[in-house]
Amino acid sequence: MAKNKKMVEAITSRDEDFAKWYTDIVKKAELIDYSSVKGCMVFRPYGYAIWENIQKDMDKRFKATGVENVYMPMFIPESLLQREKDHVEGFAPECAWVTVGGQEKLTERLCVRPTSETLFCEHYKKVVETYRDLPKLYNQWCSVVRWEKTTRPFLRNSEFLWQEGHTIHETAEEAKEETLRMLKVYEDFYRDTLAIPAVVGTKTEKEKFAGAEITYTIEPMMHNGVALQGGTSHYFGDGFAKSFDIKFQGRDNKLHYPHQTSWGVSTRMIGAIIMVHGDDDGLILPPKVSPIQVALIPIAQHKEGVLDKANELKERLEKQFRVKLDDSDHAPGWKFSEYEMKGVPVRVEIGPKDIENNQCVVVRRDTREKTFVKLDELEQAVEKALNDIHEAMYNRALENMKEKTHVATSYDEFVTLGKEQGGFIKAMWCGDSECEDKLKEVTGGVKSRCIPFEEEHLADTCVCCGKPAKHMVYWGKQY
RNA sequence: CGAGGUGUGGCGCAGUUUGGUAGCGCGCUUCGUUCGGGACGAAGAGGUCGCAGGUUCAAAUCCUGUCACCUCGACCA
Repeated sequence: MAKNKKMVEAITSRDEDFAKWYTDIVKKAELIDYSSVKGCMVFRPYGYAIWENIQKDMDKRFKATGVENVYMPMFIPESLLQREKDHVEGFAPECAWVTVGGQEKLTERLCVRPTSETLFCEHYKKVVETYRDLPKLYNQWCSVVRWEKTTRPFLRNSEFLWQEGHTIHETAEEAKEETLRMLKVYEDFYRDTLAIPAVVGTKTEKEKFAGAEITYTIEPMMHNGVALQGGTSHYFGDGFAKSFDIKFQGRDNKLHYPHQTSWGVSTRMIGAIIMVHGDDDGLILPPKVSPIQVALIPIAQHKEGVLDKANELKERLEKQFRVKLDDSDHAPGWKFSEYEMKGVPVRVEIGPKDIENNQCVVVRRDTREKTFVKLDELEQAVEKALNDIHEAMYNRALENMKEKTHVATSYDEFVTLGKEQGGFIKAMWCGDSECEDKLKEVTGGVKSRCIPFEEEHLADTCVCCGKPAKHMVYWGKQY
């Protein structure tokens, strides 16, 4: 037993070393394996299945708003990338380049897409002629490459999977609406599918996307109080249209520049799931994206009738849930730990004693609460458990976020909070990026997260310089 | 790019200070006993010690170079 205990302790305690805890889970739960190229990671079946479930759910939400999926090439000629000045300045430092094709040096080098605005623009220029061609609401699921200095599984891969929506509209108003609509889709998805609460709002000038007029962001908080940029939605105005010379003939018979947006979320969300919900025993997956929703564990499976009964339950449950019956040779205790580590929300145990009593044991991953359930009520019990777990996960995360959100009304208070407390800091800001730089400097990395849609009036003056305040800003360290 | 750290069977590590037959745990294979919180016994398989030079009778160990990865910073979904 002592030895077994040690194996469970193979996961570093979350409070002891959060970063190590994170990578332990990523490896132990078999989400990712490292490859021979720095930052390029193997998504193992269990990790990829989470992404597939995310895709399915999200894709449905996109399509419900009229979005169509497309696929763009993965190479961008250098000249195309350079059409929009701010955009290329933002991305050039982290581009990977292809300079040779076959045996021959290319006359123009090709960037492996870090994002696809330029490709969409090139295409839109060809297919948009009149206002009747608008809007175009396109999305693509693909991978992109950003040559990062420091990489971490899911949080900062050199190549990562994502979706990028790119839309083009007749008017600025429509484009702005679209930008906010998609941000809302993200917010709903985080809450209703991932059980993750978040702050939403506008990025400051300093933090916005390269080439955007406005960047909206969704900022969930990890269990340790560190923020993660969980998704962004950008309003481009007609800046890209002008750079790429996209025009359409309007209702007034004159030529106009269209207005564009882009919005994206990535496999980084899986990192958020881990860091928001996980505990010292491993992952806790939101039921809606968990590759396995019910782990069915037979007890004393060699005994007469146990496996038959387990298979019978499996067939019943499979009609409604994603079920895994584990009839491997491992001892039951091993299986319990295994599926806890993998974050499976519900475990159903069925053994000889249960069969005698026409019952089984239903165990919640998040609370470990065990209940005996009559076999003919199993489906309802599992469904209720999954719903309760989602709810409880969301509420725990919300509590954590509230607990770790502080208010600073003075400079000293801000610095102390930023250095010692972590979490979000709500504070007033004058609007100058110099103050953002200074606060980041003195706190060792606290940056503005966003200006929330619902601002509070905490004080009259900027927490940093004392000039009149323009906005309330959420601040925090980020991954 | 700055600062640290690590490269030894599939995984995690010891051995390096003081050169001398490559070891341990987990996992894996076979058989048997087990099975309600990571079971136990027995017998097995598996490594040119990151790579390249050098010193030496002899290098995982000493010297030089190099590559890769990890962590923390600066930058980013």
